[in-house]
Amino acid sequence: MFKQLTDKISYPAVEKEVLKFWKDREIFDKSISTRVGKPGFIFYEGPPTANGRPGIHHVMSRTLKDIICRYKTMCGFQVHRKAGWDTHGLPVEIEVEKELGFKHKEEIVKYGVAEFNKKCRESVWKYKTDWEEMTEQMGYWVDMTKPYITFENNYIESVWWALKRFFDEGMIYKGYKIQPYCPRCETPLSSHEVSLGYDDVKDPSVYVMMKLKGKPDTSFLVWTTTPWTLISNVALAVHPDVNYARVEHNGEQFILAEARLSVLDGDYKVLDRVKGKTLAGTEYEPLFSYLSLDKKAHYVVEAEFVTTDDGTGIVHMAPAYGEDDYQTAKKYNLPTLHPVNKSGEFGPEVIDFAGKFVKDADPLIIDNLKARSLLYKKETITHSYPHCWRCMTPLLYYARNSWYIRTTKYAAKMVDLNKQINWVPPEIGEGRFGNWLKENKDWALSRDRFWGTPLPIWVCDSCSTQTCVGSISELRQGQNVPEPLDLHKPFVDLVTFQCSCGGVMKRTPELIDAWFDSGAMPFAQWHYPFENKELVDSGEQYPADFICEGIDQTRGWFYSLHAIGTFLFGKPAYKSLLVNDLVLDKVGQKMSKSKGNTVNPFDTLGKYGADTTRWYLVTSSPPWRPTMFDEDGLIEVQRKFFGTLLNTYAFFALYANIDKFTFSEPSIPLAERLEIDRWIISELNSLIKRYVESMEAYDVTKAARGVSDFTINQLSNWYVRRNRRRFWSTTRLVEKSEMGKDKTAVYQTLYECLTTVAKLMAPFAPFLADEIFRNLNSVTKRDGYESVHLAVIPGVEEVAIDSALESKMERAEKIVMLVRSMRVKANLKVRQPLRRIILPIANEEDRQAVKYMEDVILDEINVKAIEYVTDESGMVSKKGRANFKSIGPRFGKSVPLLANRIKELSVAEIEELERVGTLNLPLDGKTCTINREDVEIVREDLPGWLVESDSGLTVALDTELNEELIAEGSAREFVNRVQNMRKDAGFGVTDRIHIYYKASTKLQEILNSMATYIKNETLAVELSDSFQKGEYDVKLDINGEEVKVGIERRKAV
RNA sequence: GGGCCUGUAGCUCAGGUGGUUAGAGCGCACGCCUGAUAAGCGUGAGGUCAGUAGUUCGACUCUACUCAGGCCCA
Repeated sequence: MFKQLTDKISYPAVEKEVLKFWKDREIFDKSISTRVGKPGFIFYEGPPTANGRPGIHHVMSRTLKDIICRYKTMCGFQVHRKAGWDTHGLPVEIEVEKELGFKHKEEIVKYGVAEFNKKCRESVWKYKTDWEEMTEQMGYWVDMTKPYITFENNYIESVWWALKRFFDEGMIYKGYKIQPYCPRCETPLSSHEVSLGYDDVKDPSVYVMMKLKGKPDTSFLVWTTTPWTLISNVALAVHPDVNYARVEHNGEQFILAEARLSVLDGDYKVLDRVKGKTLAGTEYEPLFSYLSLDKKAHYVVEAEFVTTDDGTGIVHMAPAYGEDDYQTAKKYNLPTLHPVNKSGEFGPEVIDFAGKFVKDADPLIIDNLKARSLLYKKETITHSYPHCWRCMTPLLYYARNSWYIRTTKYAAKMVDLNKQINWVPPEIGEGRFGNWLKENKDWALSRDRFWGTPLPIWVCDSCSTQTCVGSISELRQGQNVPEPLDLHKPFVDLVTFQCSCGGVMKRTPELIDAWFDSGAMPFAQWHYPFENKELVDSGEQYPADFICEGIDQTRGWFYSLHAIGTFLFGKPAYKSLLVNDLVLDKVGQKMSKSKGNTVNPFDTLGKYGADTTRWYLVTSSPPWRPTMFDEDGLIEVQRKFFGTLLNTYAFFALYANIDKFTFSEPSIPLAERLEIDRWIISELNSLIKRYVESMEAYDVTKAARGVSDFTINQLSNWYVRRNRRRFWSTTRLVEKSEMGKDKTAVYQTLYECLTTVAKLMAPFAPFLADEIFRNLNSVTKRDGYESVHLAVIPGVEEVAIDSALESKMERAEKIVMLVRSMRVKANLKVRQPLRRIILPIANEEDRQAVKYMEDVILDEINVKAIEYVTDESGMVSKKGRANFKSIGPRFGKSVPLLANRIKELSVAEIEELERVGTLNLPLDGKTCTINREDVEIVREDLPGWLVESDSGLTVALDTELNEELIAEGSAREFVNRVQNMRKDAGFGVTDRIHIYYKASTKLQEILNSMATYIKNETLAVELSDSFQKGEYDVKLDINGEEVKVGIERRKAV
């Protein structure tokens, strides 16, 4: 028996059962172990941080990963999926700081680094359970029993190995550079971290006056959005080739770029113009003099980066706080003034603002300038500004010492190798990632924090020699190695080495960027090269065939994998990359806790089930476009696709059980099945073909939409509906007969469609797919797999694809549609049979194509016959329509004229064209010859008939009724009512009945004449024209006549 | 300011290589069906394909610019 399933099932409940089945039978393990020896498909799991709650966007990317991995498994690949956890870095530290109520970094030192890190190590797992539950519940198959964990000694050791490779080749250096810096966390950030925290802020936009030395009535007009940097100003930069104007304005003189004169408020008079280069060297009076200078400063320098897009074309230089400034200062040997401490506060030497956080000092500085009449004007601008991605403090750009990886040295290779990567979609790889690689900057590697992979570099305190430790065994050669070994701070810091110079080597205190940790996972997850060396070296686990994460990882994980992989292995770390964009709320707004529009994945999974959620996320828009998350969409998915599929399955199961169909007989050859069977099998194979194409291109959306379309439209709405009768027929007419061949064929056909759909949907909706597959397969045992996830995606049977048949069916459906449209207009319901439709089809081939589908058409629209009229009948009026594709290239500019002429062709002219094949038309003084293919001949008028046409197809409907047709209509009406009664009375579908009725003489005559038909349709053993109440009775209205009907069950004969 | 993406019916989305009647689902209106049924189906009304200019015989499709939105970066 096939298990009955309907769309009234609770999806989450079914999923729970399936989950239990997977667990009990270890299906996930088997999906890997049954592929031993098969080619591998390498997948890398990007490690999430378990100290944040999982959100709906995680369901999104995990769904995509799962879809591809399951799909590849079902293509026969062995797909290992090792889970991972990203456990280091600021997110963890901040969480612990919050817990401990710390505001400053010193508090951590006071508290004790060992104790702090211990807390970090625990805090890492704060939401581990949530993650595991979410992962399991959503059906994401990933091996969480043996995950890689970035804080484990083995993992760190592999990272150290990698760092040493960089170090040994001179790729790691300590430099003094401008870096984005978080004054709260007191640590520099890498550029990819900076990219995570852009936010719109209001900043002052001030124009200040810098008076020329010795000319107090003349000022350079300078613009800045960071007044606090003015304290450290040492120079002004102008573009050498830009024109600068000296103007008279408000009784004073100003110098600024000519192109920026619009910033002046009110009238001004240009006194003269000079090129920027002639201004170079001009000295000016500093705005502030808190800081002492060790080099010459406060004069105009030339710089190419100056633009006249905004500001005044004169840029103020504070070398400690900007990359351009810093480079310029180097070139001109300018002093660097850096009076700001680690917390972003001014030092005591800046007397008036000492102890102030620089951003808070901005208004005070502005007031100060204003009081001294050095402020020209002050505005406020809104612009996006980087913030610390974890604590949201605005970042400052600081000059400071830190460690770098010299990625610029092999950036060209990264750009090159990037071209080998299949980015989905490609534009992110070329544009966003490609452009970023081209402008690659050295990777700011070090962090001045506590919880992370320590930078394994030891420096001699007397001769400054550096050495890099690349393994635990190397570390053990040092002194004071702590036991048990913990490679974290503060323990590693105790280890020292003897320098050859006799000095003591101590570890440099910094940690490394946690992105390096995750970027090292391709090999660190295997503790390479200390273990599993061959796994990576042989290519068995490197590079990845596929990775998939959110677009925010472009400069995060995607980059760190690529940068590390390119250097260490000279190959890209991944071959294909599927990017997913954000999940927004239903009105398209970004989800955020503050807006309260976040979606809790557990709510969604619990309410609608994982399959619905997954299917919805994947089909509503392509992953690489933002997805608007709307609950209504989930309901629709459930109702439309899953509901229809389950109904189709339920329909199959109901009748298959009645008929004891178990697919035990041999499969009937396609050639021996009806054309409608061949048609659906053809469509099915076309579906598989498109599906595989889409999946191979990682276009999961197209693949899933295709499965849904097929199921709803082709399979349920057409094939099942058109063939329902074949499922009932023998059941009711031939009691104990064997199933006829035709009936077997229809079961087999539907069965094939259902199992195939189950397989195709399995990667997307793994629960329901398995439920349906196993329900089907447990009876038939046709597939030797205990779960759909161990099965294989069926290959395309090219021979089964008959595109001519597909288009014939399409045409038939179109004709049906036209007739339905006319029936509505003429107010003739489908139950009323009609005599005929008329098709004006001149072409014999086209006519044959329709004839082939005649049965389907006639039955569907309840019409007795199709008549074909030819042109000779005189009923058809023909018109010409230009075929632009054909006349376009040949007639060029004359096309519109010619097209008009073709529209006006007379019937005689068209017939000549058809007969001769060409036609000469005088046009614009010349004669042009047109061919048969230049004109599309349409027959869309049948004068005197009810006609409807669409895309060249025309149908006329004969709406005239006669006695016979009316009688049949009434009989059908009667049957319909009796069927309703059976249902209302609660009779079973196979119960035999006795019908008693009382009607007018006229209707009685009709019913008598149609008795056989009525009895067949209603499973009536008898039809008596004398009324009895029976088990159930009712008064009916049949086409305006009153009838009393009673029905009663009879034992089956 | 730069890069990339998006703009098609009230809403969500489809629309190889340019060809003249731009599609679907939802919603809406009307109707049908009732042996898949607290389901299902049909018909219909909705679009100057963001705007402007250009290339072309012909542009939703190509080019440029503008506007709006998103993401990323300065």
